[in-house]
Amino acid sequence: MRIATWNVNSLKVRLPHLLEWLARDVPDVVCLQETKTEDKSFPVAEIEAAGYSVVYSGQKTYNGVAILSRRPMSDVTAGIPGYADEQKRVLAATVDGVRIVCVYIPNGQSVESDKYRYKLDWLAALTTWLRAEIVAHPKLALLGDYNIAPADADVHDPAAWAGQVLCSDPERAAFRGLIDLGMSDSFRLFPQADRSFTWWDYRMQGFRRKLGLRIDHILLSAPLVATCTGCRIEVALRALERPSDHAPVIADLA
DNA sequence: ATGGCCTGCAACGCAGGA
Repeated sequence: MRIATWNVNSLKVRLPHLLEWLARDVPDVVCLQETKTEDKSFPVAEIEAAGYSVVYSGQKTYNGVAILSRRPMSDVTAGIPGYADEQKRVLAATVDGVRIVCVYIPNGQSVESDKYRYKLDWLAALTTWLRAEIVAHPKLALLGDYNIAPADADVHDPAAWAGQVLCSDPERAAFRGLIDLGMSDSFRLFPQADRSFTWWDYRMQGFRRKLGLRIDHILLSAPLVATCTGCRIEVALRALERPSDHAPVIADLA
């Protein structure tokens, strides 16, 4: 089973890239973030024509998540149970006995911002929920845009980013809190090139200059780690004309 | 040179992203 995550930064704009990539890489499950699409406008027909079932939870202008699957999905849930949030950031579904959890973790804006406090509160609620979810579904994969660079190796300029949003100690502690539920960062299960990133700033020719961060992740519970044969970043999609600022992350499970 | 770009919405600039 090939599972993937991609922040598309507007599904409407990125739909041609998405369809081309689905045809080429044929992932079995794809989690999308920042669809920025209301449910009534979701491009269901185009995605089904590509051979995928799809579920989605969106809103106007901001946020929005979706899960595409070549196999049937069951037990679809949106949001974090018991955590009131107007922002559409979480969607979960079960595919062939694997619990797929798609997340768009808040950005936080800056460590002084109210949005940063929201991010940390949100992460605490997510962790509490997943602690129970992983008991109910031992084969669990947490895929998405985490908006956290877990270590300095995931940052193009660690000194410049030290203590800044996406790299601050409380955010990294929250990431470790997810790991401590019994999950592993699939990307780090395998040897990887230095300066492996999943996001590059649109400004300053960030992609060409490799000014990036690794903030999109696939965490796997232990039973899935045992079956994971690889994890890579599909950098080619960031090099296209009019790209998303994020590249997909793809993990293969036996 | 501490900002540069992209998106959606709306409206002739803004918020938000990271």
